[in-house]
Amino acid sequence: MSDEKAISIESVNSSSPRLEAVSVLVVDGDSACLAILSRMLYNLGYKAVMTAKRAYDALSIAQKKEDELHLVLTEAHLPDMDKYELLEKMKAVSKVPVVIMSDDDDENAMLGGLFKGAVFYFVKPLTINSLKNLWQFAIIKNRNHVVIDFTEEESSVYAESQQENTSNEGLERDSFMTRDRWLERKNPEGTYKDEERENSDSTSQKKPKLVWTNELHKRFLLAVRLLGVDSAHPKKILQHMNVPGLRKENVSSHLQKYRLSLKREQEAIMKARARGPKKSNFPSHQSLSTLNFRGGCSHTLNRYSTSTAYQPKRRSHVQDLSSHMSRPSPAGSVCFPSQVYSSGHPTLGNESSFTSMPYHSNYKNGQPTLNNQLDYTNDHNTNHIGNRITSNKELAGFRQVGSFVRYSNFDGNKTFSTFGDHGHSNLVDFPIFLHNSTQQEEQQQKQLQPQVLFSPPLQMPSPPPQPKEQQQNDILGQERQLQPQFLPSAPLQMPSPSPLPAAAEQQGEQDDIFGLESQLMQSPQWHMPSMPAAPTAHEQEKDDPFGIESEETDDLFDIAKGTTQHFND
DNA sequence: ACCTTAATAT
DNA sequence: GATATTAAGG
Repeated sequence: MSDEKAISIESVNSSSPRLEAVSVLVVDGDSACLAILSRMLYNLGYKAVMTAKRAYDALSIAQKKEDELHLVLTEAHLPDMDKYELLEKMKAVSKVPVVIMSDDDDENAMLGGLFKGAVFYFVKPLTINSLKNLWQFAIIKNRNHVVIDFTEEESSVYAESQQENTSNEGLERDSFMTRDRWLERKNPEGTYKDEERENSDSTSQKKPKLVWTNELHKRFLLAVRLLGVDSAHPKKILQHMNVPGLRKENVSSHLQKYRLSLKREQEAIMKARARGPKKSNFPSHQSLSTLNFRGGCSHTLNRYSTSTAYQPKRRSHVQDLSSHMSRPSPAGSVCFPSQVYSSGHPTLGNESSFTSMPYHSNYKNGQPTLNNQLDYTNDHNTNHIGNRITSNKELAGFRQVGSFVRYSNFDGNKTFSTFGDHGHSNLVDFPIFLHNSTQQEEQQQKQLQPQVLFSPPLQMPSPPPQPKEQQQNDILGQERQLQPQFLPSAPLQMPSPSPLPAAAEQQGEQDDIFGLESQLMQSPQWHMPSMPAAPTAHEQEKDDPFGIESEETDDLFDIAKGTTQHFND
């Protein structure tokens, strides 16, 4: 009965990947790479995978096929042109989003690419999983049949409280705007099951269940932080998050959960503390903040305690490690939010600068489940150095970058402008693991094994419109220089089934969004965000794949995971 | 009009 | 289990 409905929405993913509607142009001076990449893409189902070995060719193709090309995936080092030049020229010629891939994980390089308009920056090697998610960057304005269309054209729906967004000088059009309630107002009941059709007409959509990925959650948190206690309310948060398709209800729901967890956290911490204050590697600031907060949720929103403050019961040694690991990338160590705050909130003063969010989604009987995080970190760092890491890293990278998103339209007050300078700490490090870690695996993958993987469709979201990079860019205008602009990588996640155990072996996906966060944004001092991500998931439950050995499942970081549906056969 | 909570549905 | 939705009360 009612199941049908639920399923229907989700069924989209399983039944209609429509990746075939995404045409990609792969550019790489190396024939072998080109061949491998295009083959991977092809195997994944992308349509019309074109290739070019030189930037000029790429530009030429892009220009000629502006309407058919949805995405350009290019090596950063092409023989005839550097990536910046390519980005610029490409921009002049087409709106097609450009994703850069490079061996260079140098932050400057990455940021530079993003600043120049790339929508994403992959540090090689790329894996199938990363490619699988490529479509998210595609803009497809399909006409005839199709599909993905993230761009959301017309619905530029009003800007609720927007104000400026319009002027943008350089880029193309921008159309973000929260059109949240636009959808929400839509039919309350009509939802039968018709979503099977992916025809683009927007009407008739049922609100798909949104998966709060880390990225989304990060945005959420950032918004909350920026807003400050007083205004961390759904509507505002929503505006600040600026995620197309995200509705206020979503935020409210998440906020509710978030607060709840904060509360619990606090309680847990307090208890722990009461018993025996043992650890505080840190200065006390966090502790204090922690205290401030007790049960009351609402007012404390912005001063989260540091996760560090409370230790996960799980492995203690981890801590130690963590302190070691702090080898953030150059720019990396900075503390992130503080600056931001200063900009305008009296309330928040810098005092509580960082704030990390202690929230974990999993609690076991009252115990916070922080565990993974630390380990994680740890592990990954290691990996950073060169180690084993299982898989999923690509996604992680993906996610991270994405998360970086620049928040563009804000209503003005607080800004993120500052963000660009120091703020990018997060950003910066991400790709690292992306890169070292999996090499082996990737290599293997590259060898390709088309057969196995991907027969099943990937996750395609039907409805969630993807914001284009452009839209936001402009807003920044001047600031733009500071910040990388790039689009929110994945707005809403739609569930993705694909059961390929092979590829995703261990995904421990889960969403600990909250937990993760703490790790990522955690203390200003060391933040080593590297974490792998879980590949798309499937309905399978993942309970701790490794259990024993590496308990670190990646729960924290999944990017896309299957959500709901279990299409029960 | 919008928020928060709690309860309940999916 | 995570999210959505609803209802009730501010």
